[in-house]
Amino acid sequence: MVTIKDIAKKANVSTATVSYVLNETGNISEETRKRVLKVIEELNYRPNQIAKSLKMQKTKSIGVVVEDITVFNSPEIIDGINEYAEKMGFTIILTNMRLHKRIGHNFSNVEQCKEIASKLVDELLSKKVDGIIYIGMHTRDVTEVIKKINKPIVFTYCYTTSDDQYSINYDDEQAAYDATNYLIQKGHRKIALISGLIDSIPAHSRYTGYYEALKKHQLMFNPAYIKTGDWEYESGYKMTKELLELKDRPTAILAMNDLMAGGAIEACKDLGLDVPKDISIIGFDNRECSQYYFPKLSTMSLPLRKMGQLSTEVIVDLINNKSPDLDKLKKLRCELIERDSVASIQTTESKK
Amino acid sequence: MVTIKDIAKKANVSTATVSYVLNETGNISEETRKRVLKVIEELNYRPNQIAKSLKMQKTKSIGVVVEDITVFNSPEIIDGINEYAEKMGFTIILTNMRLHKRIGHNFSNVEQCKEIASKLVDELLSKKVDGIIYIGMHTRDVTEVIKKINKPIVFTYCYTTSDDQYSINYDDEQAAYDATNYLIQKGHRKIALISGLIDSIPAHSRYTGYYEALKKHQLMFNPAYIKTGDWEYESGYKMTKELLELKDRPTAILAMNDLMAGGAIEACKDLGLDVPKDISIIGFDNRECSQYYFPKLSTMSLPLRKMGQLSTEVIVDLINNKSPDLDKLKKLRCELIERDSVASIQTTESKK
DNA sequence: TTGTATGCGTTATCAA
DNA sequence: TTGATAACGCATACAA
Repeated sequence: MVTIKDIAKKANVSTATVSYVLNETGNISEETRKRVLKVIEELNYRPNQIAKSLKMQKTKSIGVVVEDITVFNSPEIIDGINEYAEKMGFTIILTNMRLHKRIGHNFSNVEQCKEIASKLVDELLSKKVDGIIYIGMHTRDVTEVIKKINKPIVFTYCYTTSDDQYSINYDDEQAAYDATNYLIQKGHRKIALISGLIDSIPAHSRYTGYYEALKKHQLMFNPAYIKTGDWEYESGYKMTKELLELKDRPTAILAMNDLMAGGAIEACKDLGLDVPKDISIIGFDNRECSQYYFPKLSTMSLPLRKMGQLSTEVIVDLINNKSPDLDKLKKLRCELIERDSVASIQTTESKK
Repeated sequence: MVTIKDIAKKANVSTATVSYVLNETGNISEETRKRVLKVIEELNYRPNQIAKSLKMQKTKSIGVVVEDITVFNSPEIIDGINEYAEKMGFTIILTNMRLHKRIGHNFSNVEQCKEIASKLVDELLSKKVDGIIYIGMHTRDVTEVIKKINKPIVFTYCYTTSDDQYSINYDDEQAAYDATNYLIQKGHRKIALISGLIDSIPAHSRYTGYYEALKKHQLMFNPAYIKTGDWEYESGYKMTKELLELKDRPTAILAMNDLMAGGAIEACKDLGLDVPKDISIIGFDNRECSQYYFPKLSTMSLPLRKMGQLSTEVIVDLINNKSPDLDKLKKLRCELIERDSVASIQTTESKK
């Protein structure tokens, strides 16, 4: 390996001088600067970041612990992290808890999560990362999962209850409100909701958003229009079948995720209904599959990349000992993706 | 930070001794060992891997450069890498070229790819990773993209033409053969093929597999049954429409990816055909969306996780200076996922 | 403007 | 069985 010493010797200067020109610290005459640079070029020298890290007591690296990289939201968040980290000259050390394979959706097993997380975090700390970003696979409180460390840490797609810890998330309630509102603008008055499991935070927030939109427009809240699924395709199918058995059928369905929305579409088709002419359906998450449904699903898209970017901005701020702008910490807004599964109610009405 | 020195002082031993008990090298009396361990526990000491790396001249870290982490195949490969790397005590430094966002599918722009890759690889080398795994976003020859380095490197989901470099890939031809064969076993004799862009390696291999299966069973090769799409959903739709206009319609379609298969299903439905009763469709890739089509798509699943694992096994072998088993380097086999889009031809025949 | 020397936290050689 | 110490590659205080 060619080191600073080799450069020094060949350029007839001291290692200090080489270091000075490398980092542009110190006053070096243009002449020797040129000479050193030339040797560096000739020997194709690359600084050893390990040695530098040891000396400087910082690694310019960020540990990313992701609960499961194969879950749909993770790659896009990581992509956002990479984008900003690269810009700032930070490197990513990725550790993957592989929670989905290890414990499925059984988050109640906090102890096991904690054990896995703890081991990975310790490793990261041993590698002297400057900070850690923790990416949940599911929006929820992870306070119990990850112990306090004395390095900057930010959470995304999850949060903690400690008020000295930062987390970056999007606004589920607002998104559900927007989706419902969109349906209302399209003339719908009878809007059903297919919820995810009620013990989940997003399900709760999305429910609230739906409810608030109804209230805002003084629409009747019909409990018969609320169905609870389990986030899976099949449950969307089943719940929609039930919805369509009602004597007073809804004209639109808001499904709390794209999978259940897919099931809803299928159920409608099964019953000979045309989506969106006879019934409108809107989903949530903008998962890849949503654009391949027929009709293409209108849905709320999650600001995943942005979450990754912001998490990184915040962690870099923290690493540099400045407190992050407050507006970086605000819940991010979801974006409505208009595709083909929602129509104005007029279409239906005028046909009658 | 608590260091080995602090331990030494508090335990009344030298730093050497501490190091000995830490690494279980040297002969240390049980008594002092206990004492040192106790102090380590008390002070909650964690070795500084940076210092260790500098001293040992190895970091126990693997650089992973992925062309695009948001492309469907990447996360699963990375998951496989993580799995094996964790087992072996290696850490992953992830760098993401974000090629899709930067240059789209324009791989002809080799220069730009090369520039990005070169920069990232240099960074990894500066961080003194022990080896590098390169994950392509598309099976192709990347010899030109990534310059030679004097550290172990293995390629997956792509390859190079240098015979001193290793790559881990799956067998496209075999997979297409298996898929076609499956259709034949189901009694189909008129099997159409919707190909991806013909300039791509996988398209070529899959074509060969299809052709070989036909030949093996002495089935007639009908050029009218071959259509070329562009991997996208729409093209599958369009090509299937063309196929269905033929006077002698195929009874089964093999699409070279799940997206085009989705388009194929939609086209069939549009024309009032029932899948699979009237026509069978099989896809390729086992992308997430394939299980949400209606009917659920039968498809060939790519051994992505296995590719990640094997790449890591090979890189670790290389790092340890042993040449990897040859059977680790064999092309991996894809697995047939039987779902609901393929039926026996008898069904159709008997109904007539 | 440049050089000498020290130390970052380890491991391991050699001596005791 | 243990300890003193050099070295890994670099940055920098201080001296020249």
